[in-house]
Amino acid sequence: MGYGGRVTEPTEPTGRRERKKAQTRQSLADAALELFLEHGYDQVGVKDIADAADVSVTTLFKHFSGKEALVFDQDDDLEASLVAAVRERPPGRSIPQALREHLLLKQTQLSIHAADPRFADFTRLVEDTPALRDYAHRMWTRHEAALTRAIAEAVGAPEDDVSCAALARFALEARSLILRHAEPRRAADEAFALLEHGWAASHPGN
Amino acid sequence: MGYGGRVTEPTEPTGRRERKKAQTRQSLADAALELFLEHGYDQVGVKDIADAADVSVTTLFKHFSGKEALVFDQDDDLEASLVAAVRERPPGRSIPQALREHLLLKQTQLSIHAADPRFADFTRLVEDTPALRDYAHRMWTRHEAALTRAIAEAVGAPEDDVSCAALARFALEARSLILRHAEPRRAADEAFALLEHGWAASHPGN
DNA sequence: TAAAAAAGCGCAATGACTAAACTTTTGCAG
DNA sequence: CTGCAAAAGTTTAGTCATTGCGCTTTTTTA
Repeated sequence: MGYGGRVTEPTEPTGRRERKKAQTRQSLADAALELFLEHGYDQVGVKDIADAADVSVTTLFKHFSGKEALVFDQDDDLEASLVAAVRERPPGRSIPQALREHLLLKQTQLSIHAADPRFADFTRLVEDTPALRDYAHRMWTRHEAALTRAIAEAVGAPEDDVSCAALARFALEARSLILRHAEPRRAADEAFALLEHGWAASHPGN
Repeated sequence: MGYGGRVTEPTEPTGRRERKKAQTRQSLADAALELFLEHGYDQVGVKDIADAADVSVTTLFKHFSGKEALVFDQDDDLEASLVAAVRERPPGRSIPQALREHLLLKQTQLSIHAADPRFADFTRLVEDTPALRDYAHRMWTRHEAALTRAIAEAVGAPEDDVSCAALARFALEARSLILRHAEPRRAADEAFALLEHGWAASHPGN
């Protein structure tokens, strides 16, 4: 997220203070993205961004934890939705299937804006910049432990069961595999077919 | 690998010049490891290491690409051995099986020195330091593309086949999953069982 | 309306890393 | 052996992200 198009409407800030704060934050994110797209991530200094947003560098770091974070709106309930996808999956749907659906859904949410020409540029920026690619990847894999627990709970396995951990890890890794492919849906089907069959062998009925 | 104990004997340098160069490199690596183990990675600056090895900071960076690299001897033929594990697997052994063996072998090579008390410290240092953990992880996953090609070639699939890419990615990711487990062999069996069955479903006989 | 709380600011510092220009070693051709 | 070029090392000065500190300005709230 962070290419300008909103997917989820946040609750509007209440006071003037919070409004201004959000505005400053937005100015920074906007300035950053514009500069990154025009000159490339590495050619733009944090000073340039602060100047463009007309704030000090110190202020920039009060709003964002680092240079890479300027590009991504933080998705706080990503973990919750991931866990929910497993826990509240419809009866008869396997866990890998549920995870595949969830990934594609997130993917589709983004693809809504596929028409927006800036979306392609944004994606390319992230995928072509190691620092940003790694950061995005970490945002996902950060939730591996939570997903592992959710899966283990769902099948009644011990919390540290290796096959549950493996499924969680692999499913999360599948994201970037899918992302770089021209036909995401087909890529997701193939990657998750592997997990689907492997999982079914040891956990029939889940 | 960098904790002092040698696993593979490199070809000895020929001239005095190369010997001295290698010596400087070794002094740096030794100093770094010792300081890191004693004070922690983040509490030690590159300046401290350079001083301890009695060279300048610039020299340090002529020998190592970055602070993290000081801890790892570069394993250049890691990629070749990975590809070979797939290509030259004994008949009747599936690709996931071959990869599991190869991972365990590498693991075992290291565990030879399990008696060395410094080995445990070394491992803990790497696993407890985000920068080092990520670096080690990247050293593995760097070879994903090569492994994908090797697998695709082995089964006669197109070079960019998604299921081959998925197997490659997952197998490489399995390493860190296994590494953090108390019983590596069992963890490897469980993680690769998933891949084994999933792979067999779409590529019978490989 | 008087603080308390929060947003910003400038400045100085740290720590990893690089570029440039210079000195010392080392290897080797004559 | 001599002398010269390449390689290793040094110093110095710089960039860039990121943090801490102390100060000013706003906004909130008691």
